[in-house]
Amino acid sequence: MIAEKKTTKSLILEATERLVAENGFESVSLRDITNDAQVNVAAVNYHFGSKEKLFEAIQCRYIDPVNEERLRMLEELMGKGRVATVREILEAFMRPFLTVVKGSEMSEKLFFKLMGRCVMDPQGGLPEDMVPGMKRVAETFTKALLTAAPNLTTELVLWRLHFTFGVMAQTLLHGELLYSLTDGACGDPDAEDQFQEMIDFCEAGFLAEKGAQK
Amino acid sequence: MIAEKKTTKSLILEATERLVAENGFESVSLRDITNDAQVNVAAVNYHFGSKEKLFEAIQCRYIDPVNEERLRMLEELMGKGRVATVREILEAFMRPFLTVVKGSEMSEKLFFKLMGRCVMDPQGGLPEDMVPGMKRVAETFTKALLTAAPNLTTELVLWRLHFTFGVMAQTLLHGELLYSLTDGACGDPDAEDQFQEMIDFCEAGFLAEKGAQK
DNA sequence: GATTTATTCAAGCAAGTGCTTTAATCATGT
DNA sequence: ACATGATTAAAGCACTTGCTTGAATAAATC
Repeated sequence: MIAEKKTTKSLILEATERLVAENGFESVSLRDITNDAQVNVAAVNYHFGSKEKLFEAIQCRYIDPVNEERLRMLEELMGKGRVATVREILEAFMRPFLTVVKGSEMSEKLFFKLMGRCVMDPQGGLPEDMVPGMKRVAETFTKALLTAAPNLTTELVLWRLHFTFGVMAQTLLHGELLYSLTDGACGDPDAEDQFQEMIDFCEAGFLAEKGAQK
Repeated sequence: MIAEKKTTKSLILEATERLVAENGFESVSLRDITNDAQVNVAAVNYHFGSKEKLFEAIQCRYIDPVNEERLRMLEELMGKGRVATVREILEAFMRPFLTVVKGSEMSEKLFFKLMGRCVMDPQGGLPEDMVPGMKRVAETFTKALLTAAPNLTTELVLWRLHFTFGVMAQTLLHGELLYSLTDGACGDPDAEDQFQEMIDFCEAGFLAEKGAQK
């Protein structure tokens, strides 16, 4: 469970998460944060060293647990004495966002936006110490997907994992944009619904024939 | 054909496109632009009114032609005396990026990144006068897809169009990230290859059964 | 050629940026 | 009660931000 006492440090973290989720990394200033957190400006540099390191802390705080849960779920799948299906593997890739948000104190909407920012806002690439974890996830899932769908090439799996990532990022970041752009015609599904829609879509995408047109 | 003489105004536009494609809207300053364009700072406000309006001009400059080409291709499809396939409709949705880049003076890589920024960087929403065009595209394509795949509900089409958008944005923006993250294992496909992969993936996604697991 | 009109330029303004400094305050153990 | 280290606070520093000003220049019109 990620939950602290209301120390200065945690106040800063929470305010930053809120502001970054709503406005993106680039447009949030130290003053924005410290005003929102009711805290002195110097506190950020005291506790985190710099604005950039604060942002790195924000990015790792939930992405790391998500990646761990991904690997855990996949490992569990692999130890079942049968070959895992593409669908199960994709579920292991995506569901951790739902799992981790439950352990956080944020609302789903805010949490998903924050994750979307972490995943999409380039702002000079991932924090250095997140790269190995991400690579590990990419490699492990690629390997698993290759055994689940042996008719696919490595290249194809990589591309389709890439696309899956796009579907996920779009949904995390703009889950509510669709609602507004269509004047509510898409309904107001909860996170689990959205999740199932994503799985349906990506599973089919993964299993597509090349140049399909069926 | 979008191509100007090297007037101050066009120099600003080109420099902005380059810098925004590489760094995103939020992190590009007026000085960055005017230094890069070898032009006086005041020129931006003289020719565009403000930084924000310059950015709006950047966004409309190619997105508008893309949307027009989308509608044109779709219309052409509909006038063929038979029902268009999902694949053809998706092609009409995505190919215009390839068409329009040919008419621009930018490299594919830069152009796609710029389009990705326009499509992904929220930064306070789309320019006001782009919203009707975007809505029109969304509505028209939704309707077309509904007739092409009558077993789908409106809600489902909206969601899957949303996912398709994510696939496209991800590929536009991070087409080369995949390459670096996998140490080149995904090959170095050209734009047309990427395009076909996207179509395969999204077509299958659109035609997926609910709760598939085949 | 003279007179507008459009454009470019150097300089600067007020506000905001990340970060540091120095002093005050708090908590802790002795 | 005192000393020690951790934390907070106010002020300010050097720099960048978007934008404006007023004069100089180029282009167009008469």
